[in-house]
Amino acid sequence: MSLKLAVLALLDVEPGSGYALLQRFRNSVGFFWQTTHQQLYKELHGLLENGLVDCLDVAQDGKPDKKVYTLNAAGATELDTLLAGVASPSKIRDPLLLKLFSGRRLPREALLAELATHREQHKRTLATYRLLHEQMQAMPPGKRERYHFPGQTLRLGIMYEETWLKWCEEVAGEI
Amino acid sequence: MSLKLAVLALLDVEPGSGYALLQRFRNSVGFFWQTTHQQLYKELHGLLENGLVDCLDVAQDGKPDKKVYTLNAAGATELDTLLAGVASPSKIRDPLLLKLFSGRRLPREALLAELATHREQHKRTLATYRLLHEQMQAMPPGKRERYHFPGQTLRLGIMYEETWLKWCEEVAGEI
DNA sequence: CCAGCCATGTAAATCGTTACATGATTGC
DNA sequence: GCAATCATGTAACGATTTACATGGCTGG
Repeated sequence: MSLKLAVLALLDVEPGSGYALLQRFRNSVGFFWQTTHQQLYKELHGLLENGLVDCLDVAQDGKPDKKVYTLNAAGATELDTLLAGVASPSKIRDPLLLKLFSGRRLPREALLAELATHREQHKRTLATYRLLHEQMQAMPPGKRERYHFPGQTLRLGIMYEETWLKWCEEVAGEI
Repeated sequence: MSLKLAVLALLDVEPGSGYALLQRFRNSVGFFWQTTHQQLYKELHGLLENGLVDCLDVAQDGKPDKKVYTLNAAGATELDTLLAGVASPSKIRDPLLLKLFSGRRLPREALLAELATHREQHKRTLATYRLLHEQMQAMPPGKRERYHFPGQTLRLGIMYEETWLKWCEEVAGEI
């Protein structure tokens, strides 16, 4: 149900083609809900079948044709219904911890190498989030207001990455 | 592949029936990898078919019969192979953030109520983790050593829950 | 007597990943 | 020429969730 919610939420902001939606996905809701183009196109087909979105074929020259999807009234109602439902708190689901659980079976260098890789990844992601956060801070008040709620999610992202980063460093020092 | 890794890791510690493994699952690897009894039983069938575990029927009186699974040499090799593979860093995947992204469509009280629910959940989980951590600290050094790596995963769990808790409180104050 | 623990499974549905597939245009 | 961007899809497989199913024993 969450992918549906994510797509409706994106269409609520602005109509777009599957391709365009995927770009926007990656730079917004994608930070806390991932998908692929295959899944997204399938979801859009489903939404269209259920009459929650309208679809318009748009011919372009120099580029392939595209299908622009728009949220309609039924879709907006569905979005509100989904938003009204409860979201269960997410739990950690991470293969690295699974490996660490059996860490005594692995050579220390292998573990350290993997921790280093993860540390770098989290560092990069953190840098991305911080950049976005700065850009948001730099917006004029009127525009910044529109990003109030997305901004809260970004803040969690920053705290989340900081936590992982700190942990990677601490564990590397302890094993 | 991760469920397989989790089950092999548990069997590496100690043999057990599907039912017993599920109990242990919930109190160890279940903190960072969730499963259901259906999935676990299916996985055990698969491991047996592939000759990675041995199975012994054990009749009990007053209780249903059970099947005790033991990791064999092939299983241990497979475990090491899986451990040697890379684990990709996990990303956030949380429906609450998805809802918050479209927070402007929801009444403030609904959001606050949901945040409060999540705060309580994270508080409870944190308390559980801290209790386990204390129990580990109280162990005699010889025993505590055996929990060195699982203890590192527990520490992430504590940091993770603290982060969410802090975020829930901050966001509740800002919306 | 009812709830909960012990112990195992089948089946269906949904969701998610990976592989395969096409084809024009733009910039280096 | 080659890679990247734009734009859309099918198919197979694997993972996960939810529902259905059984049945004895124990404690309040």
